[in-house]
Amino acid sequence: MLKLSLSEENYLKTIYALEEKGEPAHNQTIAQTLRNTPASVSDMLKKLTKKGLIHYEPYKPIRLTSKGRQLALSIVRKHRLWETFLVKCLGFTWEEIHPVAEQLEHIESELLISRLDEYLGYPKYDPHGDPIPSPDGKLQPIEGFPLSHAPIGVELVVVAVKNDEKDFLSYLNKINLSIGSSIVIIDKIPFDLSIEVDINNRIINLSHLVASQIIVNHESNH
Amino acid sequence: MLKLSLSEENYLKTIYALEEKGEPAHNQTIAQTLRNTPASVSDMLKKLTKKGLIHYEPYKPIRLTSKGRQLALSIVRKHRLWETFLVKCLGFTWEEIHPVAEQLEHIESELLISRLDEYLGYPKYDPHGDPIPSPDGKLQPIEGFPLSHAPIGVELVVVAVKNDEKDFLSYLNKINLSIGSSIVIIDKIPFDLSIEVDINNRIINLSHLVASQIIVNHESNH
DNA sequence: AACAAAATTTAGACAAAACTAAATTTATTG
DNA sequence: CAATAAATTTAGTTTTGTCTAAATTTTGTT
Repeated sequence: MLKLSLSEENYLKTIYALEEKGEPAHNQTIAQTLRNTPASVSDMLKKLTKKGLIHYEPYKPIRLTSKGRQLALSIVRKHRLWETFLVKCLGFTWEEIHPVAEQLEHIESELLISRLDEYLGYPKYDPHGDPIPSPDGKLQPIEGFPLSHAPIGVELVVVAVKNDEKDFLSYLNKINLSIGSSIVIIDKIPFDLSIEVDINNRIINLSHLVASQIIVNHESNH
Repeated sequence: MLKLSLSEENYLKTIYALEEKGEPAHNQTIAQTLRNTPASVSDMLKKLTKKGLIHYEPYKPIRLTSKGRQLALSIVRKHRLWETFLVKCLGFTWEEIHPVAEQLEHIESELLISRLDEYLGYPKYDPHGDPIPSPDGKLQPIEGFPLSHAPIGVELVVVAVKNDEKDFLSYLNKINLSIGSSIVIIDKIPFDLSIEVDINNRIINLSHLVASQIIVNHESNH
């Protein structure tokens, strides 16, 4: 299988991540994510096009080819397995895993990843609740909806968080919320769309911004 | 602490490894080990000298400065901890670990390494029996001597192997010899310096070359 | 539809790490 | 102690991935 450079892998991953978020991938968007200049991105897009990894017509959103998506998914798989390892085995917290997983995802060894997967017990979801692609690139989509859209008075379980910024994650830590936590919405404040919730018998107020990034499900569907 | 490029790390590691083996580190030796040309090595040696990591006068052996040695030891520490992880946790065999550990040793995260060390139970030796440097660069030297120099008829234990070539290690696998194996020398053949040994109640003949790379100790010293 | 604003590309440079080929320095040895 | 062999360096390229500044293309607005 095609061997990619570290940079090429990071570009593919970025394009995949934008695609996953539903944001169209443009030169500029990629440049911002990778903290590169648009000129550099332009060069790399040409290269990835020539290698058959993306479809690219200037000013239109960039799309991965199936080959490109396959490679992107294998990087995502490695990233999420390593994140799981860091949390489950080495006791890393949510905020600590990203910079390390970002490095580990580029290690090249089929054997390593299949053994790691086995060692971790073939996890389906990573510590953020994101699905871990299978070796052939299949994803088990998250079943759930944003806490901001959940009904009042129903027992809910946190299944994922849709943001991995450090500040967001340490806030969740602070309020003692993690994957698997039970939540009940006590009240909704129409003025700012914030919600009052019960987490571990503590009542707190969550802004709409926060609530919209927490994905929950009915406990029963578990 | 000084941040090194992947190449710089590999050069330091190579110089350290030669030093450890007692072979003087010359331009050529390094070039061979890293499969680079002497011209490339020459450039890099200049760079490492300027960074204060090596002492270098052309045509004389290259020596690490204490700063250089410290950095080399931290890479060796990472390499050997990862090797231990691959074998103890992921069930890798001797021959499989090298290419992967070679990549993992460059991951940069103090936290990762200290957690990994803890997770593995603070091992003193890696799967080849080589000592794992402590965080401050101390080594617990191997206690033992080459099997080629051991006496006849005494119960011995394999404590290390001084060669990590694939062919050597798979030969050891084949004859069912690993760290911790018991060995008794039955006879020595003066003609070719080979020895007849008992490993797990099987008698086989080991060449001098092989016997000289297997480090053993008296079981009692354990 | 024209034109300003925004997005993208092109052109030209640079740094890192490698290379080849030629020049130079050191070592060896007859 | 020359002269040859071996080791090392220098000079000049190459590749990869980045950059800045300038040019160009597209988009959106009036």
